[in-house]
Amino acid sequence: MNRSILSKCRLFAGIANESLPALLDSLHAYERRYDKGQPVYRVGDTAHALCVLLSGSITIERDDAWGNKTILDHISPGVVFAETYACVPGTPMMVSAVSSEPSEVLFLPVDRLLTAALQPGTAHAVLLYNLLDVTMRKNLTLTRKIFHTSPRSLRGRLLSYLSAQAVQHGSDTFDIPFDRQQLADYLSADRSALSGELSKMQRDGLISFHKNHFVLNRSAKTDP
Amino acid sequence: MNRSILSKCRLFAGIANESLPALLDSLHAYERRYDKGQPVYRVGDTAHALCVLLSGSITIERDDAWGNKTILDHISPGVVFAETYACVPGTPMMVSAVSSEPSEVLFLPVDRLLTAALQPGTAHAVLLYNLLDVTMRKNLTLTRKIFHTSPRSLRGRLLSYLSAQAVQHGSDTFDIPFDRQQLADYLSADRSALSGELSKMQRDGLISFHKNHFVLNRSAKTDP
DNA sequence: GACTGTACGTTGTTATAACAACAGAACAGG
DNA sequence: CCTGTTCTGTTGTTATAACAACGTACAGTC
Repeated sequence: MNRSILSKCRLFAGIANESLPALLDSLHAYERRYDKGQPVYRVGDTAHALCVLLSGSITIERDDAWGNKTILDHISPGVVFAETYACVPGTPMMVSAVSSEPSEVLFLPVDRLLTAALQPGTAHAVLLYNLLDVTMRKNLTLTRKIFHTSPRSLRGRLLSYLSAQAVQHGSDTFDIPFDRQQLADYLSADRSALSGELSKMQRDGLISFHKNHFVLNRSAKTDP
Repeated sequence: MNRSILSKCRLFAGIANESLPALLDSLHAYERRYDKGQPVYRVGDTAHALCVLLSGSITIERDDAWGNKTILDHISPGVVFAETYACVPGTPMMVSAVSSEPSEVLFLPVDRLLTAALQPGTAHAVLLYNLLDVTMRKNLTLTRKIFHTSPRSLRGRLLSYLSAQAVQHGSDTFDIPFDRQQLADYLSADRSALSGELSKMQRDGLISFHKNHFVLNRSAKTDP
């Protein structure tokens, strides 16, 4: 499989490419492939390994008893996920990780990682340090998601989300990683209502879009 | 000041009480007092130290330009906060930490902590390990907060929050740490609407409450 | 080219939350 | 005791999102 993405992964920052295979070996890392729609983890599972997405795309989500889905996060290649549950042992997962296209996932069992980590100068120690970094950044991602869902109006949520996307892409023109249904789930909204609000915002001149491609008009007044 | 709470703080788990003062000293830890309503950190600040609440009570919150407040978390004594911003240097804070009653806060500058941490067998190393633990649990707290705000109905949000409180207290009778306005801010809702919905739930026999004291009736049917 | 499934937008109706304004209770300070 | 303040619940109105149902566009398959 293609592990080239790992050199760009924060988790392995500061670790020489040459020493990676041996490190992964010592941690008993392994890989798996997933088809579209197949879950990597399910609600209620206990995770024994943290995961790095090698290729494809994954959503972190939860379905409640009434068929409502909430998407918490979107995982793209090189991003770590399930680290919280793997490192707080015994905590049943509150979310599922579902492949939204064919994906390859690298599993890093945490038992060896955590026991071996506190030896200085070793790659394991660097790894623990990086894990802390990744976890804190994940924390920021969750905080951002909270902000996107906290405005009471649908338009407010969309503006919050789209503005953040623009910042992230460094441009007012960008593609989003969600389709309409996923975006609605991410923002805790109804798909058709969201679709309608997007159209209204386009009529109001705030944005223009086609499918996943969006353009923001910062000049326009944001309050309806 | 009263540092006795520190022995029960996860951040200092595994560190002998006797060695605490020397450790705090080596980290250049310091303390401050805050009055009710006074901010410990403000949106936009860059944090240089992570914080442990010694006494009092703090809310993690954000106010938007239209006067809406969102509460992300409630900090009680012994709990660590601002760790994400302190450890991801240069990240401006997206939230404020505001004292909701007179409080005492212990500051731990992170520069020494992070550089000194990777020496094995030292208290610093244990501290880093504990910090990872705390951060991941914070992560779970944020995830829980997302779940409490993701139901589309106000009743759904309240049931989600109150159920979690019952689990946390291990009883269907408990006090919550928020007043009405704070609870509304936590759940991204309007105070009076929330007040009304609580009354309706009481009429429906789902719950009974007085001020901050709540009793859940699990026998009752939850769908209105 | 017809058939199927999926994704997206539109419309009209209904349910629900936001909003605004007010009233009573509890409490603190003078 | 009185007064101002804070917290809470109530009511009525309005705005808004959910919901359901439908039409279209597009891609893949046979």
